[in-house]
Amino acid sequence: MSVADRKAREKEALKALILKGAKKLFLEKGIEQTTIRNIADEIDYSVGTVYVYFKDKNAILHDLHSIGFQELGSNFQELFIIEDPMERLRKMGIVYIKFGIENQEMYDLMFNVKAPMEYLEESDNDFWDEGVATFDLVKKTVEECINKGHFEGHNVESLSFMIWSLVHGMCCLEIRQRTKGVKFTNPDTILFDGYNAYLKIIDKL
Amino acid sequence: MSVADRKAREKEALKALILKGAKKLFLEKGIEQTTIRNIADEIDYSVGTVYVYFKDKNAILHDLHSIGFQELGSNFQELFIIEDPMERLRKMGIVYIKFGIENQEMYDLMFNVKAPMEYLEESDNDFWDEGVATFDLVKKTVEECINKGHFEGHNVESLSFMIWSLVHGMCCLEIRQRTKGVKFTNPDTILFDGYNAYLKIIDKL
DNA sequence: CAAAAAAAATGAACGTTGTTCAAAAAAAAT
DNA sequence: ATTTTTTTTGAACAACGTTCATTTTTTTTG
Repeated sequence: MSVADRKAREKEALKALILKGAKKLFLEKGIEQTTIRNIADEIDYSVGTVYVYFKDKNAILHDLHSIGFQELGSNFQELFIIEDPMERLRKMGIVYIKFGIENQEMYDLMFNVKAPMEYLEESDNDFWDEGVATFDLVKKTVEECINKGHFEGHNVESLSFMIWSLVHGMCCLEIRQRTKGVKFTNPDTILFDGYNAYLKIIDKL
Repeated sequence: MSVADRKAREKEALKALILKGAKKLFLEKGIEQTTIRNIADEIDYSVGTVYVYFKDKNAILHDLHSIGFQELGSNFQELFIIEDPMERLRKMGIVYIKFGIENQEMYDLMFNVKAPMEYLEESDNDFWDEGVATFDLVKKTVEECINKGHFEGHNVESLSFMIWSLVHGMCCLEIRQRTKGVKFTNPDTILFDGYNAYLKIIDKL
């Protein structure tokens, strides 16, 4: 266990500490209201230190967006104890929407905020690995449904994308406040009413 | 035609000029990259003047978001020459997605940016009139479909919200760059492939 | 038409923001 | 104990949204 090893570990630990502080503040007061100075204060380091461990704010946002995908991914993984792919697909949407609504700031960061994607472009990374991995779990489930005789005449990728868009659209409208003030008969349940309409449809396919 | 009348007209004209300049810059360089100073420069007025005509940046963004809804709304209105509600509903989604993709900055402002909704809250306006009016056109069409015997067992509002979420989700994923780097078989057509999957489904309902 | 009053336009100044970097402090190697 | 390397620091910079005392322009008044 050399000194270099310990230094490397300490470096990782401080990076994690910064991310932890950033996430705490994001959940407390929102991404846009959280400044680098806030984060530095939160963990009792100076602004300069934050910039030693992260190239810029985009880098912090990107790493935090990855953490969000780990959380959503593990929620999805749990669903694979369900053998029936149709049942799994039904639950998957619920888990997705639940995650989105209960972790609005993280969801926003993962799917709406531009920073993580800008970071990807800057680091000439052609693929959005987090998105690919998560979408693969949806595609895998849809494929199993098709193999069992459901969704006749449908293509795995197109259908998966359609489903993703559907639940994502619901989360977005809710999170970005576009369901507020639209005079729904029952504003509190419109998300699940909408999702149930979708369930009713795919069950007959 | 009193002086007061002319002043009122001039006031409106300058407001419109500011909005026009703001929209131009938004389309050119994006909402986030456009500053009040940019807008003032664009129309050859000082920063201070902008603040005489608009309370703050949110107010400008809100008014511009309303203009966006006028544009989308008139696109929707044109569809009502189509008598068959199913055919109209099919086209409606295409018009919506087309509008979103061809007017990404405006779409973002209308459905994703927080500012217009914050402005609404500040001015204790309980309803999002622009959203309500546009959603009404979808609901009206879905209702006609149901009256013609389609979508049996479905509720107008839930189904309309589901459809809105679906096309909105597609636009969001595209605009916020979440379709880039997801290794689609055909990245260029995934939006319409997804929409066609949806068409295939509702046609059978 | 000139003087007074009202309205409109201005831009310097304020507090914050993300970011940089020479200097200081701490740790490791000699 | 001294030198070298690594880590941390916070003042300084440019740019942001926003404010408001001052100036300029327009309208009203006598």
